[in-house]
Amino acid sequence: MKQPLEPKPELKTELKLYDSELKIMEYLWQCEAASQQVSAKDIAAEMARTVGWSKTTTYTVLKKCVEKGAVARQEPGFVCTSRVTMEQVQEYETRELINKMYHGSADLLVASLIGQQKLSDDEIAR
Amino acid sequence: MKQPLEPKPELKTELKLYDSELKIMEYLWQCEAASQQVSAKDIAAEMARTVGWSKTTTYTVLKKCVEKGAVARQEPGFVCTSRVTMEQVQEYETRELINKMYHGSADLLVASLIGQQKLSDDEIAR
DNA sequence: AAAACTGTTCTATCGGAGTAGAATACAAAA
DNA sequence: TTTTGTATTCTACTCCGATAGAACAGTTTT
Repeated sequence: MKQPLEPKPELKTELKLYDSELKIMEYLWQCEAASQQVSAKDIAAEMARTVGWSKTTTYTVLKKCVEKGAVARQEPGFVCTSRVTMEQVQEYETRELINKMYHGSADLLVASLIGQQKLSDDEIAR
Repeated sequence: MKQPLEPKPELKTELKLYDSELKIMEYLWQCEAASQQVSAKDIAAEMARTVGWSKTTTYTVLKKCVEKGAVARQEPGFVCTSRVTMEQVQEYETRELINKMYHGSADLLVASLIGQQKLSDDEIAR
């Protein structure tokens, strides 16, 4: 059965976030972790402070995030809520790296990390 | 301004390779692993076959690789030799991912991989 | 030597990410 | 209700990676 009316855009698992979008998401996740509500205005202020963006830049990028389904916009006040978790994006990016640089093998990535001695003894121990 | 003359470009450890450049490097590494000598012409032929590039595209990208110091050009015949190893590039890209997505902590990356069950039991065992 | 072919370089187009100024809508103050 | 100020959108510009056509050079063939 097909639904006549369009529900909220379902969030894609394959969600490519650009660097600029990621900056916004990072702040958003951070606020959510602290249970703080965030509006577009707040984000614009933060981005102006931390990365020197003009407020219109923030709004432009934020709009893309909403269109992509990475952020939900709630009225009134343009309150923002993330629709993807940091973990999801981390996993996506990691998968991309593995595909691009390690022929799809996570094992090879880990082998490289070990070779690089990038892991703490603690982590290796596990 | 820069020095009047620049000796052979020293190879940078922080070497950003674009996707197009990576395609060439990948083939180059593959040939080198099989101890095969490769010329620009060979690469152009391979890129035409596998990714449909026009030969001029290959030459343009290859030129960038040489300028960046990722590839050494030997005459006669425009014979190509890699000046960065696949491992170096893998490590660079991995470091970038860790910085961008895991706040610089390789441990967090591994934790994510484990959470994702992307590792074979074999690999986890080590 | 001229013609024909192929390897190589020069120059240019296109699309997309990043960025922001101008314009507009909307709320608050007068 | 007009004015003023701020939140939001519209439109546009710039830079750069990706791609390749046209021009050029070097060799081989006639």
